[in-house]
Amino acid sequence: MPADAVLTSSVDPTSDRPVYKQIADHLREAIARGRLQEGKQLPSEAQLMDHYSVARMTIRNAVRLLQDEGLVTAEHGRGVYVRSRPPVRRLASDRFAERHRKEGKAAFIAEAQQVGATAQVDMIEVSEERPSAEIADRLGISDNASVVVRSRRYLLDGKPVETAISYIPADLAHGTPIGDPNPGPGGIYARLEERGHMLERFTEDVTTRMPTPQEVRLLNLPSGVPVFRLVRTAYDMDNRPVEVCDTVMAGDAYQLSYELPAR
Amino acid sequence: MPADAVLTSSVDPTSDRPVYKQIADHLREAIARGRLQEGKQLPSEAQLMDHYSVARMTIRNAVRLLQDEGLVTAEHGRGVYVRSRPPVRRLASDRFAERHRKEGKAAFIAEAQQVGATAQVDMIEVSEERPSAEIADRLGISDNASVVVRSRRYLLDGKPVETAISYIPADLAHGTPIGDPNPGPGGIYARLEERGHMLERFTEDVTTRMPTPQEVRLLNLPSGVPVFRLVRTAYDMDNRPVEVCDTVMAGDAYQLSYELPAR
DNA sequence: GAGTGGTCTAGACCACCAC
DNA sequence: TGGTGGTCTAGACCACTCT
Repeated sequence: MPADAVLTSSVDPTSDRPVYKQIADHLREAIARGRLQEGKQLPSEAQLMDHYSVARMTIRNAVRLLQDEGLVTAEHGRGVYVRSRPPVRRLASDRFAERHRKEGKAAFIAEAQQVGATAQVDMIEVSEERPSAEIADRLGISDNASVVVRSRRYLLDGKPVETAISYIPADLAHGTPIGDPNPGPGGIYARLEERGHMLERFTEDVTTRMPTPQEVRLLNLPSGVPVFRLVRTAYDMDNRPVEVCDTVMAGDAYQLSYELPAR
Repeated sequence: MPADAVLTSSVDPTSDRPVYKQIADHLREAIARGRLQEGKQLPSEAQLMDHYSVARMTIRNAVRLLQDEGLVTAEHGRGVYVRSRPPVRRLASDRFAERHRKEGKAAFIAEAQQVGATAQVDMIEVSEERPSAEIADRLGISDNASVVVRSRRYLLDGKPVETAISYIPADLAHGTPIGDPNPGPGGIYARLEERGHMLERFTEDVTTRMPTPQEVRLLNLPSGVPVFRLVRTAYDMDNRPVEVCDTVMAGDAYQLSYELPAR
């Protein structure tokens, strides 16, 4: 795609605004107005250099801005493309209600199949460790106590979308399959309830930030995509925390929906 | 701060990993290990060029990576500094419960004062318009109908943290001060309830993404900070949507907390 | 004025992709 | 093989901050 086909304007050298930002503005507007549609290739760096009569670094700075905004992704050897919004998975606030409560893996697969997506879970690891100060605090236990740690990664249609690490106080897990890779039907919540810890409520604390390099790898994130960090704590009827689940979710893959009573 | 004071290692030119990423790794580790503490200045570009014996663009690419991750912010003419996490405002899921329900502005100021912060609201604008397709859909009205649009910006300790735009169907607002800049004590929710639309529940849909350039200006966001978009819909006892509030929040200023029943 | 980061140029070589 | 983006160099001038 030649640059002139989508970009009519040229830069204003007398403007205070840096040239690369002006070029980014042009490209951003072309995307917003639909002259550059989702999935379409941007003019190549060479074409843009030619069109604007600037050096390559100026073009690269402009394109970098759009990458940081999450508007485009560069593919080495192929070109730069307008990002197409991936389908968003909507998480309803009643997803842990009793009537359809399942352990994470089962719930994930069931929900995915409902919308016709294929779901996988991989990188499952189970261990027993000392909790971090934050996890110990949320579980209301000493950080000298021991917790069962269950970590895994979720994929939708082959694309990784979420990592999750569950922490369960070891004294609640011992004598149950909670410490096994496969905790049995209904997952760890079923095992906890069998043990007498009927679940009463969950809290979810949601923050957002840019991913760490490790998270970029695990979730295969393009640049310009933030993550949700969602920490869920499960409480039993005695108001005792029985599980903390620390999840990191690809920010472009989820919409979190909650319902709040007004009275 | 000379580079040698915080960076012991040098780059491995035989590695496949690009030099600038290796340098970013060093700096990231120095931050993680506390050798570079919050608020501290990084070695200058000149010092880093000297330490690693590379060109300036290589250093700038490394520092840019850390900026994109939200770890550091560059200040023109001063230096590059390790970002200090601003205090986080925790939004509880019961903040719209009847017992302490107030309109946005009043609620914001009251909550801020509770934690000893000063709160301001500015850029208040009120108008009457046709709704976008999304807003009309959420309000369950025709996009030919008219809505009162109330927009404003919230600041904590002088720092802008949130923009909000409320949409109220015009037929609910007419004959009330909802269309005035100051809707009176208790805010628009009080006016809606006086009119017989007792509030029953709210839904909140939360997504995250990188800010637009406009949002960067309005919220004075450093690079590497995503935003929450939170769309709240208020329903009356007849399950009719009576308000949609579209807010964009600085991602580093908020933790959203929700409570979910398990049964 | 000295030191900082911000913008921009003009090249070079490389790695990846598609034809 | 030619075109794409990725990395890197070696300079230049500018704008901003602090003293």
